[in-house]
Amino acid sequence: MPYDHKEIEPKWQKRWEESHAGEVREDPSKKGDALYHLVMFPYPSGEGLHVGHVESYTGLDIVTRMARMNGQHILFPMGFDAFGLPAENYAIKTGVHPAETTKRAIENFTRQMKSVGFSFDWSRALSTSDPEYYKWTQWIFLQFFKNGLAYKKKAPVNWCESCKTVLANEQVIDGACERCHHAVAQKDLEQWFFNITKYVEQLLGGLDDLDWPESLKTMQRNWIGKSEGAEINFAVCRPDTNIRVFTTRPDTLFGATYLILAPEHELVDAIVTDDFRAKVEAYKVQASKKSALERSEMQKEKTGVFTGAFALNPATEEKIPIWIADYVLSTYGTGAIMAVPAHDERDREFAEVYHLSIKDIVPEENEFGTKKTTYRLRDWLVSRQRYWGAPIPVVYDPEGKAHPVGEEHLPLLLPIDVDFRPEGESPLALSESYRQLAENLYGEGWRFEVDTMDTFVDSSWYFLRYCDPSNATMFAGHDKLDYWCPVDVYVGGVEHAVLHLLYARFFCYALHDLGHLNFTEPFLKLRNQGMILGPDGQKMSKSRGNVINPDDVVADFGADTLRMYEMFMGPFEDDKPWDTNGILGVRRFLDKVWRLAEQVKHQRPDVKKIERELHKTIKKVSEDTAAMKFNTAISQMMIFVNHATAKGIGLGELSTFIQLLAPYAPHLAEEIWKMLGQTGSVFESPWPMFDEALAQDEKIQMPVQVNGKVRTTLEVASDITEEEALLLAQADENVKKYLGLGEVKKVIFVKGRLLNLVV
RNA sequence: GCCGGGAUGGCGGAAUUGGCAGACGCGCAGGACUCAAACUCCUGUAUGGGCAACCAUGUGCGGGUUCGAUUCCCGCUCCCGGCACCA
Repeated sequence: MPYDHKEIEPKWQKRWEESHAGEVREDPSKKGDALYHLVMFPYPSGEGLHVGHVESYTGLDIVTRMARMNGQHILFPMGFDAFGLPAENYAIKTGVHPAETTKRAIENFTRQMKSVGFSFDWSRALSTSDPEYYKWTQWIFLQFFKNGLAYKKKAPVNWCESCKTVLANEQVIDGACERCHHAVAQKDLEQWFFNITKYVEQLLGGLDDLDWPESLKTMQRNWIGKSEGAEINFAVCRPDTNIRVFTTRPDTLFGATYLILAPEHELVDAIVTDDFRAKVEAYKVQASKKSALERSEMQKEKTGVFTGAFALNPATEEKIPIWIADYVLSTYGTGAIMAVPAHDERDREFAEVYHLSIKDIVPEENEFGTKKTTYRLRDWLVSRQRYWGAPIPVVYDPEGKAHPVGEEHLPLLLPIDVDFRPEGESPLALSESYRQLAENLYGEGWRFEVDTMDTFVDSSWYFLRYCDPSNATMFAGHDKLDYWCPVDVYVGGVEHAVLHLLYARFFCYALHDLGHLNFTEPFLKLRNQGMILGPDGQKMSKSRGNVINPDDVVADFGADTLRMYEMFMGPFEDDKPWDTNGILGVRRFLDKVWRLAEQVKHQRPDVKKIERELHKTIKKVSEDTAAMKFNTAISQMMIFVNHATAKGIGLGELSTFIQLLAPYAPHLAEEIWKMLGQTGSVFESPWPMFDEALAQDEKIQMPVQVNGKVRTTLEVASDITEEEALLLAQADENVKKYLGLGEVKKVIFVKGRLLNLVV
């Protein structure tokens, strides 16, 4: 008989909720065992929970549940990354306020997550759009501002015309907006930045000791883009000035036959000669029109123009021409390069197009230039010209000078009287109440900053707030932070490699320096779940129509089946396609477990039938679960249940097995645990002890090879000696046949493994 | 171009880090139960040959080390991901 998940699952969910089972409190006597397990909190979209969320949360939920049964004291919270564009775009379309949309989405997500049976501490749930939360986002901004880590400057920034806002470098993918894929343009705007580059060396060096996937560390290293070389000064011949260039190959200076400046370089106007001014101006205009996307698409054809000016190569003392070209970027190095066409492919290509001289040289050390390290990483642009985010707590005096909003005025609430339609200026600029509030607090002519913060600011510290979510005087109390932090295990998608994960690290380094944290690295161990693809092997998307909705799966097969199937599909970190039949196999497995329980529930508890198999299973499930190798742990449980179905099982043995199953299929496990006459919750029982002696096989199958090929398999005692094995092997007919060829020259015996005879 | 990861049956995947390749699940084929269907259970299922025991071949391709290689070394091919006129 199949069990009725529709009856069992809601019953236990209700019971857990009423017993506050997931809640955890600081307890000095348990500090040594205190762990912090964290999953990346979701953006509460209207689409609801995705099977990818379920995968990530189930994985860590299983590890957490097992560790708790092992006596560990674990913080495992959940919350919502609730500010963001989709809710605002929805508001533009329908007029429903983002706060309302978000509230509904959070309720739906919460219902869905509870229906899957995650053991989160719901008493600590938070939402970044809650004023009690963003009060502290703003407070942190103020600390950064007061300590020079947040500043405003005019700079060329990424502008998405479709989203009507600026974007951080990290949010530009292949020259397009990461959200809407619209081409990103460059604009000169005055914007707020966080000085993440101040921590570039620490962010790079800190990676070494982290237990993170190597690929992800590499992505962060690439993004930081450290490059060591030299800066060399070139004297310009006519206007009396110098051009500094950055190069990683100062040893090729003798081969530098021209200089190139980025079109935006500040010295271009000063050095260009009258004869070339018109051409240079035209080129600059043309270059500024190109988006980053177009620039990279035009990689093949290099273009540039001569400025009419010359510089002196300090090594050769030759006059070399100065050009401008858009293959040199104003944002990297000094925005100027020395071109060595003999040693650099790009320079050679350019030289060939414009018939510039190419000078073959042997690289050699020289005394010119000074050592210099450059980085690709830029400061983090945090202002957004959008509504649904935390207001930047800055106020401008009538002269336009920026001042921090007084901490006593926090939270600086998002006004409600706004027009959502983004016109390139923040909707907050249109709020009459916001304008009045500034004047009431600061006087006539004072204005609040009208931009809001990038939502990645909100998510850069949420894991700190979980430690002390209702603290009204601080973002989290020192004692609470010391008790739980840093995060021991963090699970989430790889898409945040250079976004959230880099920003959150920066926050912790900065807050540490400001005296608010006793640690620097927030996430000691990190694992990425793979992507669950649609049954067609493609990424799930509405337009493809291949989306699997967790609600449907819970309704049809039950939450335990959903959890277990997602863990059984393949290695946790791998991408894997959904298989509609595969989930049936997992449900069949759980039904088999149910049938076993029905069979043995009236048995005496001390009957032992398959002790050896049970202890092998305890070992395998314990080790594999801890290592997040869920698929092989489940495979072993299936082997065990097949065995038990065939050979019979004792009630005590089944109870032990149910403990192993519990982290994976918590509802069914609770039900069977009770059915077998056990008292209390299965999660209050201690994790089964593994006994090596009981798992030991007496007899093993030992393959016998002749010249490395298996010729027979002997059933022998597991501790058989080489001599005994050799005698048995030589008596075997098939082995004799192959030994007949000659004398045994060599015997290889691997104890408990195999015997190989070489002739 | 640079960096990281990968390639194993019809499919998802497993293999104690050098020791019986294909565990477990799906699918498929045959059988039992049933008036019948569903559920469940049993048997088989890498490929070729053979009634069979067994034999040969086989982990992307080509070499190598070893008694023994999916695993280690050298040289390729293809796929996925990241970065990229980054000087």
